[in-house]
Amino acid sequence: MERAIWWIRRDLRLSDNQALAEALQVSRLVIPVFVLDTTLLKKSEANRKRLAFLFGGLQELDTSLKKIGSHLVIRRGEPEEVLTKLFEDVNAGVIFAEADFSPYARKRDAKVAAKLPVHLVGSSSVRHHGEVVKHDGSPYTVFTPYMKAWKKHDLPVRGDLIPAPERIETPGSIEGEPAAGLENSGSQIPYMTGEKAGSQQLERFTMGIGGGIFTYADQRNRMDIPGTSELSPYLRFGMISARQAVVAALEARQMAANREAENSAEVWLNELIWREFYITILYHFPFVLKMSFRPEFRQIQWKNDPEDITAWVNGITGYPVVDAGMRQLAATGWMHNRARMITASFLVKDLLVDWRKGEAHFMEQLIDGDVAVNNGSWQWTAGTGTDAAPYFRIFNPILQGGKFDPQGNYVRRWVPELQGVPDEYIHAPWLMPATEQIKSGCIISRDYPNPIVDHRIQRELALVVYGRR
DNA sequence: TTTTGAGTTGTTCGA
DNA sequence: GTCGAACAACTCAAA
Repeated sequence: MERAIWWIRRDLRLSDNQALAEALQVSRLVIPVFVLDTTLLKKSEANRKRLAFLFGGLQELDTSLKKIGSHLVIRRGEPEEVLTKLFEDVNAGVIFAEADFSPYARKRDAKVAAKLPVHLVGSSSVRHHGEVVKHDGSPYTVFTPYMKAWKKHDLPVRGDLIPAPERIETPGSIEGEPAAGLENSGSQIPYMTGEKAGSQQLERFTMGIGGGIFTYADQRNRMDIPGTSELSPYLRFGMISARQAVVAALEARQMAANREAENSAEVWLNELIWREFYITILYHFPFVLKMSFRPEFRQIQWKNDPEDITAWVNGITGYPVVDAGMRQLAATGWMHNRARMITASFLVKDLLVDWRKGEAHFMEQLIDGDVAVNNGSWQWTAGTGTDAAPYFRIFNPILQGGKFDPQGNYVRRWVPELQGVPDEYIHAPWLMPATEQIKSGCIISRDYPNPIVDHRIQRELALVVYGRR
């Protein structure tokens, strides 16, 4: 019987792994391999935290594999070359991998498939791009009809999930880099990595009476409390599968105690579907990585002031909620979703910076940075994306702060110089009278910057630039 | 082919 | 302080 290679890419898990399951079906001997793609490594050099999260995940996967008679083979280089050599080294007959439909992955896989027998199975989403289409077979470009059609297909149940294998036979003495030797880039990340941490987080969020999923509809917007699932890094690397997440959401919806809890589970399910929507959009319209989805917004003259961009990146814009978000990102590699929208809107609409610059910065900083989701989200905020672009989608950072961080706890946590500022001024500290500034120990423009722009003015400017005034 | 209903996440204004 | 309407017009999806 021929040996099978399980080529791991964005599926760092043993449970509900179709590629692994199929490899085990055709062969008694399976070699799990992760290729440190030098092209991708160079690209993500700047993102130390995401690399640390990946490397930690690889180490954990290796540990789990060792418990069931296997181990992870890690090699570095161009995937096509590395796999060709490994294929001969281990005398393999076939390669299985989870399909990845991002533009880079498709090109890479086509190159490998031209030389080697690669079976691409499943995908990183529950429904792939060809599954949810309009009656005429063309792809949806509006979320809501897509979401409704998505739900009309057979919904997965727990019994569909593939259990983790109890044993994997892997020949010893295959050359590779030790997982434990992957340098951690000296980067501290405040998130546990790996499949176990991912499934524990999924359980915490979706199970039991107190599961965050049941209050998600309201709480997810609150930046001062942990009301979101915080599962994005695990979904990004396939430490949990999309199907596991969807099954958990559906089960939670089923056992919800009341209408509100049920609705909350539904809202989270929709978030998972948003992810799949953006993945299919990128598949059908790969040009979105280069330009606006909507042609009418491709000619905007962006200001792109380097000083404004620097202030945004460093969290010193003078708008507390914007600065808090950007500092949380820099410190942890993650940002609350509400803060992502606020900071993104501020960059694009208030500073008139090309959304692609923000998109690139987020990809450089986010542990969960996913090319499809990040692009879709930036285009949404910029109003250049798939949904009808209401010209009025300009977030007011003061109002947003008041609504979703009412006591300013999120701001104070990430912008410590505002620690002593009273609640009523926390989202607009420049309005403090001089005596209040002294009392709070925060002199504006000495301890904390004056706003670099006036939101009211910038809002009007944005409307002009977008051709709405 | 034509028609109809609808479109994640907001803000401002005036009653 | 709260609430509803206006913000403008277009495209998408389905009947």
